[in-house]
Amino acid sequence: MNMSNEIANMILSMLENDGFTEIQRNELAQTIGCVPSQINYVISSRFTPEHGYIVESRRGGGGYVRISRVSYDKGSALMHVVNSIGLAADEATCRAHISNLNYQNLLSDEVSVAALAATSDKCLRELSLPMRDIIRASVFKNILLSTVKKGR
Amino acid sequence: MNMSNEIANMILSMLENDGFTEIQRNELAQTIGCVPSQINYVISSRFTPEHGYIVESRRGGGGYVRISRVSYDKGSALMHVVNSIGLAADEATCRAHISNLNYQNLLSDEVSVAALAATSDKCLRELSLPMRDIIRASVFKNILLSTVKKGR
DNA sequence: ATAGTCAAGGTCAAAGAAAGTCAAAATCAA
DNA sequence: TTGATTTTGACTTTCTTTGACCTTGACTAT
Repeated sequence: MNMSNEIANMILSMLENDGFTEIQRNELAQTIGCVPSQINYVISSRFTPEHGYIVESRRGGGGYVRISRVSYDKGSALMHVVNSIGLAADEATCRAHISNLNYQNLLSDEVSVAALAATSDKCLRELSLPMRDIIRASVFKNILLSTVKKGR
Repeated sequence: MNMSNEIANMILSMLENDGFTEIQRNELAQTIGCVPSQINYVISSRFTPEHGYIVESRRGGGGYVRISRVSYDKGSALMHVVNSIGLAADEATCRAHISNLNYQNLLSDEVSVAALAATSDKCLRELSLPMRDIIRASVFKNILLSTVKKGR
């Protein structure tokens, strides 16, 4: 087994718990016994967006490299919600879905707030009842789908 | 966590109540255990107008540094758009507003994509024409208003 | 009023701490 | 053998920490 694979396995095992890990590049390199830039090599060859990972980093004092796994889970979880909604949804149902998705980090705070506004009764009060819940479901599903469309 | 982040968090927690705080630079530096000028570094790297803050200060005896979270510019620009929309809006109008606000960094990419989805004809096709543009305007305005935070 | 003193906060640049880049060298696999 | 992958390390870029020196404002003694 070559060193790059060992590094990859180590990162994979760090991700096991919650699909998220934060490493210190130089520290990891030293405990593994490789040169720091090899960490970059492993990340850029095995932890790309195409592989379903998001990598963020920061230089300087207190720098870090964060790796998180997402896309499949995010896409399928959101699709599951979309499919479960059906043709109509009331305000409480949407609110419950949104806060749940936000809690699971599948919807950002910003988009969650926007989604809450867009699916509120206040927003749709011009519509009377059968139609109101139909439009609300459509708006909600379209917002959710819009967040899945792009990787990274 | 590096020291600058700790300082930033401390300031953030001071701002929590009403989006406003007044500190004594040297005092804060001493309680945190850093050199006074690091407070300036933190402020100039994390509490800029781009980040939504206004900083005022005064030297000499009884000097101070005031930091306030601001939403006036952003909020008023968004309010201007909200007011200009009126009671109804077609898809093209919403698209133009969204791309303009996004260009001016008043709407994030994520929220812009969500807003485009929520105001699309595809999303509202169940409604026939007078009502479709009325609801679209309401949805759009409510999304914009949801992004305006209150401060100070 | 004026000058002096002290108590703030401001500036800036050097030093330090991470991470990133790139390409040459080494190794591996077909 | 030869093309792809891996390994290395010199060099770069970004962010943080520190400290010497500067400016401003309030108060005081003349």
